[in-house]
Amino acid sequence: MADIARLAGVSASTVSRSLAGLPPISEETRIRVERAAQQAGYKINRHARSLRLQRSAILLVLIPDLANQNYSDLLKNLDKVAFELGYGLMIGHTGTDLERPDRLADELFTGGIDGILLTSSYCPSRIRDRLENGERLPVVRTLSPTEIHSGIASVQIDETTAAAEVVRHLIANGHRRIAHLEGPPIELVSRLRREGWQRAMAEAGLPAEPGLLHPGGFRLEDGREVARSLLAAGPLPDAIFCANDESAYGLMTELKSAGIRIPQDIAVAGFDDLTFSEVFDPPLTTVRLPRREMAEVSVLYLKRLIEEGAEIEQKLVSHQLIVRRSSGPLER
Amino acid sequence: MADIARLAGVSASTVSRSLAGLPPISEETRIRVERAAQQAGYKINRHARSLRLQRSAILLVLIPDLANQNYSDLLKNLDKVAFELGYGLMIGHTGTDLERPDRLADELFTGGIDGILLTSSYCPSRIRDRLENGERLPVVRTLSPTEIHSGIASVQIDETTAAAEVVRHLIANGHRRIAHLEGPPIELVSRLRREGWQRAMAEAGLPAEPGLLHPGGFRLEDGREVARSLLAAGPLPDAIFCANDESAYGLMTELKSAGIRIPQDIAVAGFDDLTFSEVFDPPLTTVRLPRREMAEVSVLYLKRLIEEGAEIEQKLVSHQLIVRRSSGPLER
DNA sequence: TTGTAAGCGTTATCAT
DNA sequence: ATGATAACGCTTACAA
Repeated sequence: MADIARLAGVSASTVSRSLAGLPPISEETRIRVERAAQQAGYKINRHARSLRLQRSAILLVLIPDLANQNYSDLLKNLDKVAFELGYGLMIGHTGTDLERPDRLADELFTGGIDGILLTSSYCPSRIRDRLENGERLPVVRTLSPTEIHSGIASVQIDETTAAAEVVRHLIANGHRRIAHLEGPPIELVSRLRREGWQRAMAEAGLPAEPGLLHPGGFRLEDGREVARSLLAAGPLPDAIFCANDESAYGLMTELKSAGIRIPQDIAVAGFDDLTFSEVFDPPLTTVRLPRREMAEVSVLYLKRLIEEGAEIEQKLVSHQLIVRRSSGPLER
Repeated sequence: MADIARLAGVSASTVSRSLAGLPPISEETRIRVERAAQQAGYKINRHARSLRLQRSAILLVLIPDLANQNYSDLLKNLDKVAFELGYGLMIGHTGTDLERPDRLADELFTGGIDGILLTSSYCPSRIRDRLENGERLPVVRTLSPTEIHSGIASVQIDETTAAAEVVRHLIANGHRRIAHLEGPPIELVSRLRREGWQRAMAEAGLPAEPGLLHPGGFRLEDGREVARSLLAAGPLPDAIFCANDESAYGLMTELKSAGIRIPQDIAVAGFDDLTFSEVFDPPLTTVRLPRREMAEVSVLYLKRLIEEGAEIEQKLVSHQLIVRRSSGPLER
């Protein structure tokens, strides 16, 4: 910048103002500076700027599993929106390691990042402690739900209602004994979806017996395991509502290889609407999350939290039931 | 830091050295400083540090499509390795926009990032220009291949050989008229895989007629389209080698819904070995990329490029043919 | 072993 | 409209 100043025959502060397009500058100097910068191939130094301004224009996204399309697709949208709003995105892939999110979240206090987007239920302890102390931090959770009144800002769907809709749809197709493959116990979302299943069953006067509830998880293998125990346990239920699409894939694959027909012998539904649910055989009935909208709303909201110190809110966006062949009526 | 210095009753430079663990420091002061930092909840300022050191410890990854599992899975591995080596990862989702990678890559010249990982064939023009000028830049390409002797560092598999192996496997299963669903023309990898197909066909004395070559792409829809044109065109080929798994999914789905059996009526093979290829119906024969290894090697290499100014090399890693049911013999 | 001081590249305040 | 100057928080010669 000093170079540009010399080249244009002005002072460094003039160059700064000029390049920032701030008012008190003559057209003539502006052009001279512009040209000098161009010619010298001038590139502003991010760190000097961030140090001075005390902001980095970088957001951190904490993602538990990038290989899961539910997250990667959200990330794609988050990145797009963030870029449009002038922020860069850092990813922090947390995996199952409970130490990493904490270390990553610390970047909030080093000035390395301006805000955090949480996509799983886990909240880094340093963040949680401060939030519980009533501090207002630039942190927004999306995709994964938050307990209402938990003090953390969020953008989410109504998981319980969505799950209940899936089960109501199965009931409408004539299914009575409807099982549930539950998500991992560590995720709040697992409980909410289970409650949706219970609610819809209760409404219809159907028993949500313990025998219909299968501990599972979100991965292919979890679905496979439940399928095997289903096959070993005697007569199949009429239908099974899986905690997510991926576990449904695993379940269906294992059932099919045992000669079970879907949905003629057992109906299946999932949750997430991954790209492949449409080309699965049979195409999978599921719930579509408004990932694009969730990304838009949450980044915009985080921006407002950072720049204007907005109030903490929990925003609801709407999901959509996608009916496909896997949930059709029985023919056995 | 000044606060800590006051608290511990030493100077700022002593605090800095102490926290960095540099030699000339007395045990006693080290402990006093440590305690003061702890107590004050001291967090170093990233930007001040980066400004002073002229390095950010951040790498940028340019990804064309995060929703494509081939990339998201690589990203997961890259992130893990980078973290272990003390680097953070910024993602730049470039999509089809040709302007974004250029703007993102500029961060290399603002000090915002220390190096770039390229995952598609596209090389930001600013980077390419400098590389062609003989400049040595901390840039490594992986996953997507690079022309040999192109002056850019890379970690890749031998695409042509891998493709040829797939086709040889199909030939070994008795297939003769083997079609190829080609990738998008803009990606170098499309040409290399096609050449592999041509090579294996030529070796076996089989004609790689133009009628067997189908322009396609990497998405589900591309596979669907080729399936429709295949169905419209008369007798099916014996087998088809698809440019990647995703297009193979689309193709198989469309064929199956027309009543075609795989592999009894037509065999199919893909490339990438996505998670779902194993649970697809039928399970898909494909090529597994050593994504974990590619991630390890490329980040380590980039680190050496940054820290030691290593020489530019093009490293080869080995792929693996995964044989599943989709490529079995015909029964028609 | 520790302290002093300069400097990394910006931007904002205050004079001019 | 422009320039001088200080400050952002850290690291590192060099001096003590």
